[in-house]
Amino acid sequence: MNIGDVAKASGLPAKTIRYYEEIGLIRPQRGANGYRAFRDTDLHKLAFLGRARALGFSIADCRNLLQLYEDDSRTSAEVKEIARGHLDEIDAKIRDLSEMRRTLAALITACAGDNRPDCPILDGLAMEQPT
Amino acid sequence: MNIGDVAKASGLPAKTIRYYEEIGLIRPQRGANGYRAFRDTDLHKLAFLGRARALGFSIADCRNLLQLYEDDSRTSAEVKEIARGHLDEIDAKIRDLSEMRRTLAALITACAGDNRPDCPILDGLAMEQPT
DNA sequence: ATAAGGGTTCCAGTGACAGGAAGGTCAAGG
DNA sequence: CCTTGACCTTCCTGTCACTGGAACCCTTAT
Repeated sequence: MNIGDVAKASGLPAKTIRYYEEIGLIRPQRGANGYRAFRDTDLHKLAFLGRARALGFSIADCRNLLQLYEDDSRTSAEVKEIARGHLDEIDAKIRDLSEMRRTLAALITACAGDNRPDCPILDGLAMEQPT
Repeated sequence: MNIGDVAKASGLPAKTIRYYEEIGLIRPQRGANGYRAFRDTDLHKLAFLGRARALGFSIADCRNLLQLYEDDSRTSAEVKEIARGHLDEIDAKIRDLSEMRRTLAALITACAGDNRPDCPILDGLAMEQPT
């Protein structure tokens, strides 16, 4: 399979697949013409990577997960630890964003949004709230 | 005020303040020794920027907000539009993260996390779920 | 022979800084 | 007067995970 086929099959852009090779996540063979020659295992790995990335795992996490995936002597505890660490990060991000959302929504609600210059949003950013 | 004082007062790292000058968000004067000489207005702007960034506004948004902040002929509608656009982005991020969280949490729950190699997390990433 | 549609490499840019090197400046203490 | 240490300066590189584009090669069909 050429890179275009693998891109279609995996849903990843060809650019991304080349990048994954560059950083050593996959090692496709090469044909006589210099083209990458992907085997099924490469395709599986790319699909795996695509799903892991879609769940927000970092490339470093993906590398570890892929290694565990290929290691028959892994323990599920190792995998679960990575996943839980990532879940914690996701939760932290959701918390941060929710707090931002709360503050921002309050400012937006307070703002008339008309053609006058008075704006509680700018006041809030400038900390010029009237007592 | 020197950059260190302003950094303490605004809560922004000196590196960030230099960066904000570099991209034209602030224009502090310079003393005879080459040091940046910050006035109160610079400090206010930096505090404004710090709060806008803490709400997740992009630098581009911050630039626009700062411009509106200094423009007496602004309308609150302009400000509100920027803020609502950003709120939409935050909501989209929260939705994405929540969906990731949902999927990931399900996988984690299904994983024993013991010393055996069987792992629903890896299976899920590899799409090898038993029917 | 040529044109379209693959593929290849390499370089630059993204956003918003952070780290660090090399060197100038300032105030206090010996 | 000199040194020490804490500042300040600029400049360069690195981050993360790609994306865009240039310049060029290969394959297949007409």
